[in-house]
Amino acid sequence: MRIATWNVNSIRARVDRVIDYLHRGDIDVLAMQEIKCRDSQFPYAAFEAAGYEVVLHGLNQWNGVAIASRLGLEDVEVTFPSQPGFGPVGDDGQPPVEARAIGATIEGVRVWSLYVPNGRELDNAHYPYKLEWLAGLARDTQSWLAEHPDIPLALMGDWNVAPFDTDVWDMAEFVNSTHVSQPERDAFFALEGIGLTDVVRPLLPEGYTYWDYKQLRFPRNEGMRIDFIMGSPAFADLVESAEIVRDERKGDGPSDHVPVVVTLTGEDEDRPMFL
DNA sequence: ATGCCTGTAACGTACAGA
Repeated sequence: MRIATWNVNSIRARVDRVIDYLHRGDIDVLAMQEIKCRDSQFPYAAFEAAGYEVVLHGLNQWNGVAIASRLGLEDVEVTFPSQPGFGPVGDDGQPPVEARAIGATIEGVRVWSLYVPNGRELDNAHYPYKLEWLAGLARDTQSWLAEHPDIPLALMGDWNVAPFDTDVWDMAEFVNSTHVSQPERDAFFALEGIGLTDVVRPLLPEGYTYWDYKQLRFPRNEGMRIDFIMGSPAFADLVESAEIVRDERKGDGPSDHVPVVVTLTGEDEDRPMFL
């Protein structure tokens, strides 16, 4: 099974490129972020024609997450229980919960597509929101793992955190900026504290996953590594290889992020999955 | 060339992104 995560930066603007990549990349499951549309606006037909079923959570032009699969989708869950909201309180007296998390099970593998809040600036209200969001995710994931220790779990998406200094092209550009602050890194590493690991980094120590559209960032290779696949021990055991598809940043109309892919051991192996 | 930002809502310009 080949599973990928990709911040597509609008699925309506990118559907042809995404479908084309699903074929070329032989992708079975794709977790998308920033689809930037509501359910009624999603290009379901193109995915269906390509053989993929899609589940999504999209409320408006902001954020939005989806999972496409050609191996079925079960137990779909929108938002995680502790996911905090953001913004002016609504009729229920609570800030609205944004479209940033969707989970589903594919052939016994539990997958989440996550779009972690950006944080904006260190003194912006979006920054503590980001930290609370990650803390809630860690809390809920710890509870889930305690109940389902044998089900392979992958939390995949745009984490909007550069865990190491080498994950940005120049730390001098990030003085007093989000994405590299210690509280953000601590919140990210808390996922490792509950047993998850970045299943791509050991296989691919080098490589960015995002380059800003501005200032020739891609031609200069001034990027960031912020898209990760965090796997439980049972998931990590299945990972055979990984790819960061840098070529998807080239050509006409690319997303500013590229796909991150892992190949899991399949039925052709001499041992059955999940043993 | 991988090239000086892009997408959405709404039709001029604001907001968001990292």
